[in-house]
Amino acid sequence: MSHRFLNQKLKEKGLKITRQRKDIFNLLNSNKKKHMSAEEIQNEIVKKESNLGIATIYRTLQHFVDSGIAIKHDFDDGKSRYELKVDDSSHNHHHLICQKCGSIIEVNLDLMEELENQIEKNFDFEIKNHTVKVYGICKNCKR
Amino acid sequence: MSHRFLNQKLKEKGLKITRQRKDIFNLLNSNKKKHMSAEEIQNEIVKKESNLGIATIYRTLQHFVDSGIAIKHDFDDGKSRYELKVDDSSHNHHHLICQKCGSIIEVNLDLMEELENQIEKNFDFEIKNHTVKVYGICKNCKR
DNA sequence: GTCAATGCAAACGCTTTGCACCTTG
DNA sequence: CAAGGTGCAAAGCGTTTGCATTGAC
Repeated sequence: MSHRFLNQKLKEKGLKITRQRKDIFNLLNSNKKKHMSAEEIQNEIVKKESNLGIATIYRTLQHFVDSGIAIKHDFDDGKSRYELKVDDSSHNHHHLICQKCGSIIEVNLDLMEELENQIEKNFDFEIKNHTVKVYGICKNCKR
Repeated sequence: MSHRFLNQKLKEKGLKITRQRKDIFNLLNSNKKKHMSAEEIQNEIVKKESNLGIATIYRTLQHFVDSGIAIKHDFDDGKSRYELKVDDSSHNHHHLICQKCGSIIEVNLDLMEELENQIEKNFDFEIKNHTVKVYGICKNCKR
């Protein structure tokens, strides 16, 4: 995903393109599988690039979520985690959360069509998005 | 669900049966569809029963979750919400979250078997539980 | 040059913890 | 009566906000 994408999305919303926003975007872009917290983002950027206030990070991430650039996740560890949205479909991947080691495994199956159809039909509910979290014990921890 | 159930679950974990724990259980039991926050629980019990410290509520709810009596939910409004677990199956109901009015609609469909089978097979992951949140616009708000 | 964005520190809100006192079994 | 539970207040911690300064367009 190029920074052309970022520029376009920001312009659509009338937002300015700043060094800080590019840094955050680039970091998320090179850590696609990591679900980074605001604090982790700050640590990485301060280490590798330059200073970056935590308030700016929260404000930027909120903009990214509003603009459909990023997704905010809650994995029950007390802090929000963010990742870039890979495409514009409403079908996000799912996450397996290991209750022993805490690792997050991505699942690219969807298999939610039947459930979504039933929901739209039975509840007259217009689905925009969904999140699926599956808790259990991962391969490694089972041994 | 009777308080016999509560007593049994508490004893299994070596926990004492106190007025506060009974009050919280009874309140959740008579508000099965409400997903109450700690603060709401406190308000209701202080109004109807007697004094109850917020720290006791958090400690009790944690015990309830650990004992399989209750489920902790996060509906992205900044506070955790709790409801009694209806049975011992790992198949909880799903929740529809209206992005306009914030209302929570319960869905008693499951339809996750196919996805769970694929996950257990492809990822060698032992599933204990899952949560599904579907975001969108509810019937009323669509008008 | 104008208006939004940033950084800092303070404020916020939910949740947890320390500790003296109280209650259950 | 011993061990765990409670209530209060303080502390914790992630997140948000106010405000003066800086930077994008």
